[in-house]
Amino acid sequence: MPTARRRPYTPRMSPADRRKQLLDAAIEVIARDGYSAISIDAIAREADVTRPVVYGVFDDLGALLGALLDRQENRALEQLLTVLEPGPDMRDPDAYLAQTVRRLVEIVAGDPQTWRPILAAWDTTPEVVRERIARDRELVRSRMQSLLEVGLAMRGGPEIDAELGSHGLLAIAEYFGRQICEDPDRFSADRLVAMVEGLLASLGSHK
Amino acid sequence: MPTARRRPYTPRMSPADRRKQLLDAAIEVIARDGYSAISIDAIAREADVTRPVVYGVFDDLGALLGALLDRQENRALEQLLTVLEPGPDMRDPDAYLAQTVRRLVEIVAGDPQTWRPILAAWDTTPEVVRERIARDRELVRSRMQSLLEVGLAMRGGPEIDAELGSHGLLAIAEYFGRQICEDPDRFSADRLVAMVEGLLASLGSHK
DNA sequence: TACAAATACTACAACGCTGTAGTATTTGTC
DNA sequence: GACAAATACTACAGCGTTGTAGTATTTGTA
Repeated sequence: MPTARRRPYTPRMSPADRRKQLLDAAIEVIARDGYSAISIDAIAREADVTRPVVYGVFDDLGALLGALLDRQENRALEQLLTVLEPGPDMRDPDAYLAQTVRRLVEIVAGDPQTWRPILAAWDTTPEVVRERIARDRELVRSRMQSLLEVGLAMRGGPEIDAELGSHGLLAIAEYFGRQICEDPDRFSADRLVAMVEGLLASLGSHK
Repeated sequence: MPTARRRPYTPRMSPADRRKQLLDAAIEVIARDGYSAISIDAIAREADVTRPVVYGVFDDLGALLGALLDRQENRALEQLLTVLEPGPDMRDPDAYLAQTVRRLVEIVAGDPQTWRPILAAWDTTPEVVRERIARDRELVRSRMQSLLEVGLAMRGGPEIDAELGSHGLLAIAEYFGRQICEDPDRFSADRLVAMVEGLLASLGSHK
């Protein structure tokens, strides 16, 4: 007689620990199966817990993913803006750019689990998340635009549409960011930096 | 006494016509609500038909979307490869490039309904579709790589990593392609071409 | 006009997900 | 050790989707 045994109880946790565990589980699911696979159910399974446990900590999937962003993206954005800080290095725009590219590659390659969900294509992502990523992205882009304007002025290059340019640069950065997450060896920092230096060299002399 | 009236019969169609109608409906749904909204059910509703009608024509969603690609992407890819054809114009790489950019913008702006689904971010897209787009994409990229190699040789520029370069160029092209689908006025052909010409001018003299 | 074939519709079972009410177990405290 | 609080689990109803078997309607043809 199959007595339909109860599922063994998962070890209990304080709300704080449980919260952390669930966010980790969510990251794991996204990294492994993509955004389209994310669901309260999938997270609960990943954490080896039943759904009501998840609902005890987060109101719904949107809230959970919002919290996930609080944790991951704040740090990510900070890293990014630190690297894109206009500093004294700006006196030599070419060296600054090469340096920046190297740092960016290292940031992404060093923490793909954080970056993949941010950079990866997604259309399943809940509004909440999408909006925040878009907002941060625009922040980064406008920072890039400023840098571009300053850099171009210093270099004395031609009149370039800095807005369009920043869009283009960001598009490239995001693209290679995705590639780095997928295949870090193929798109190494050295290779990318070499490319940038080659381009800069052909752009003619400084100032 | 609510007699639960039967739904009025939709006008009948030959399999061929029905097929076309359903593919059009699918395009419409994707264009309006994105890939994540696509389903046999959504297509049936859009076409004002019941699901069994759809199943009468296509085995499942994968088959339907595969057929959609047969119709849309073959034409799209052809347009693209025609523009990326290395011709006599290649003798003046700069003019060729500017010309090509203009043509590309016009192609995309002229048929956003075809291009949006190809260029748009998606992670809901069924494997079948994703794989084919990836294959076509790689075809286009390698074509770009060849052009880049030829162009660089002609221009006598520096040694540039043509593979990496083609990745970068394609990333930019796809990005602006998406923007053009969303907001054609903001990213006009003139503006993009001007940008390219500015960049080329600063790249130094021909040969 | 009546019939058979072509074509569309209804209805149902199955799946996976959400969210919640009610119940069982564990654990900290006396 | 017993009890109350904290925490986890079960079970259910609801929704939207897939895919199919059976039934109704339409339509071309005789």
